Amino acid sequence: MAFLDHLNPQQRGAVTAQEGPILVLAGPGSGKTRVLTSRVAYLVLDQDVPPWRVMAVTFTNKAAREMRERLEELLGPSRARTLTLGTFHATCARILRREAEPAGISRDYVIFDADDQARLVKQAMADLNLDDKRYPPRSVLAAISQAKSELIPPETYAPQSYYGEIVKRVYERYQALLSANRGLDFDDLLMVTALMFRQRREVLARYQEQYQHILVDEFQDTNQAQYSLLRHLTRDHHNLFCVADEDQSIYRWRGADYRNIRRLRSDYADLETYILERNYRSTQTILDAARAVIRHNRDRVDKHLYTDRGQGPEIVVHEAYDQDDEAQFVVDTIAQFVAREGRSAGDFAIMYRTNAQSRALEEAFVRASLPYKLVGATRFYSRREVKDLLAFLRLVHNPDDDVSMARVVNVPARGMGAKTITALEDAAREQGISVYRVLQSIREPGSEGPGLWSRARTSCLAFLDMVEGWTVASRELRVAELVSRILEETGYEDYIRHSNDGTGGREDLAQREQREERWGNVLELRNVAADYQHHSLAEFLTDVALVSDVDNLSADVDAPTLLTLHSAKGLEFPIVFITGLEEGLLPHSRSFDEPEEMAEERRLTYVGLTRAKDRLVLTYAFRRSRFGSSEAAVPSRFLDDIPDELTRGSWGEPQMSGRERETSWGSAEAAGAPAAGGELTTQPRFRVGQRVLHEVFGEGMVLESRGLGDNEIVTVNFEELGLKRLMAGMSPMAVLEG
DNA sequence: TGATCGCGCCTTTTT
DNA sequence: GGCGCGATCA
Repeated sequence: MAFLDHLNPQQRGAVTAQEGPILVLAGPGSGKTRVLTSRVAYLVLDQDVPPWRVMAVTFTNKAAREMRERLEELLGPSRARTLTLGTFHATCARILRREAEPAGISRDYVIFDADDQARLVKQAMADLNLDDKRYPPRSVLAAISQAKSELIPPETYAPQSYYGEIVKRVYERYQALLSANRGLDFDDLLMVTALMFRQRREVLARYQEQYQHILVDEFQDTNQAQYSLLRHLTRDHHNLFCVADEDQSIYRWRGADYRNIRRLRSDYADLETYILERNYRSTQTILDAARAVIRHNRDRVDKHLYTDRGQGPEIVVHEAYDQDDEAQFVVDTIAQFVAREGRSAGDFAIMYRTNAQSRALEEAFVRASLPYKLVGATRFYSRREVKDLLAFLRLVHNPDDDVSMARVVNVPARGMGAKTITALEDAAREQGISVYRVLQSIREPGSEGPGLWSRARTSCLAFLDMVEGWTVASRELRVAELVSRILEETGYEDYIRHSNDGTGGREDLAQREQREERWGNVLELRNVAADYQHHSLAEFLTDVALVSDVDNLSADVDAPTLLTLHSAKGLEFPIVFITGLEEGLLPHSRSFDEPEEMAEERRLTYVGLTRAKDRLVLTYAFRRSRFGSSEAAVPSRFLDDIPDELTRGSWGEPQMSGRERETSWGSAEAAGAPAAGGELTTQPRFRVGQRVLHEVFGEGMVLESRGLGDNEIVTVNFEELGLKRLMAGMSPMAVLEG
């Protein structure tokens, strides 16, 4: 068992533990994933457990993929392939595809994402004549989602208040709509599976029999439905292996319940617990800072994380003037690390609390003409053009999907206006059938349809013919070919790239770029589809609905990664920036009056801090604009928790605070003080008044230059694009004259 | 019918 | 500062 040699005694103890329920409480960077992977290998190689009898549940698809790759090395590809390995959602989706009948759902179900859910809740509320001003659909949906994650179907939902009554009514209607659309939302995947196990013993028995060992990563973030699934499946053999860190529980808002750890202790009397405190990732400084932040939380086991990586450099804490200055600081600092320490650009991660914060950072990277990787924010699968295309595919797969129908019936515009669509939907509701079936009924001779103008009727029939054509074709074509055909027949390319033709006005550059980007997304989706040569449309749609943005994080591109603290979970980077450490942002203002939510903000910060291997840079702004207007910010309370001896101010000495800078704004910059002491003695490359040519931005004039060498920052007024600040050393820009 | 403009709301976090 | 929704016009 060569792989055991690479484990420390604590890890090995957990990996080779006897059968029965096992809980591994492990701190960050303690090799959790490795322990989990090794356990699987141990079961298969040493205990002769057939791999198809093992189910391993990870938190993201990315984690699953990496684990499978590692296991392919350890077990060989053919054996690794037979493992059941994936997220809870993906695993349930697969089970439900097989067990549609006992689960009481359609085999052709489609997964409804957050966007579809929102539409459906709105529709349910409209059907019930409920005022969406008084009852925000978002919060009603949150209540429904909460109920589902607690395995409470609408029938048994017991309202505790008037608002609860409303929720119950919407929940019932919403669920009826889902079912009519043959749709399952994310929560349904878990709830329906768990309820099926509860009600259909013979089905459960088959799965209990098949899965003799179940392993779960990030157990602290499981919800009740997921716990119930585990409980059902391991009821007889108790071979449950959970890896958890209660300090990293950051999904309470979506129903995760870290008390599941305690539940485990009471439900499995024979539970054995292993604790991993040795950290392989971070320097002692980083661990000390992280502990200083997390120790304020009550009700936790205080782990003493230790490392032999040494003390490491101090944590840099930097106050910026505003979010743009903060972003510029981040970019400049990365450039310095790259220049001075020979770091590669992919070593950096920049984290923030809310997706909205990525904008200023992206702009700073673009200004400096530096590449970056972005997780989330403009999530690929929620782009309009991508959703449109998926809606066409969903319609082919499941014509009764009225949500997709409504989305694309008139995209690109084909003469079916709001009036026609409403008429179709009304007819569908009256007859209790889907819009697609109404369209079919129109075609029958003698049927004039629901009072449609003949022109609209022609459009409807043309659309129906088109979709039916695809449906027939889909039996022969691969998914990517089907996509091509859909694009062709709908004229989608023209719609995305040139639909503005008639207006004649000159498009600005940004609009052009956006169009091309949109078209690029369409092509990208077709590329993804091309990987599904040997898979069905159903599998494609399921996978696509369940991928997260982190899953697609590419290791090939050598560029800094921008991501939320939530999506940073499970990842590590040599150098981590956490930005926006301000009261109201981190901790977020929504957590101020709820101690448990404040504790979660603290854990979130802890997760961020412990992603760093070598260095941490923490930044906050003196002013930050929220909703457009700029307001003074207060440094985060979490910064106060980090002992001073672990930190230092930023590069330049003396450090100028935002307050000082506000009074001297402009004058200090014009002096062009080098950002750091002991700089190389180069001349500035650019002088005020020079005309320059930039490869991307075109011609312009230098308005300002400060800093030297790699730190030289120039402000250029470009003829086409206006003012830009650039890192001179890293910009493809040449002097024309002056 | 469809495109355009303006208003109001908003922001946690994601499988 | 942006996005969706509703009112308004070609």
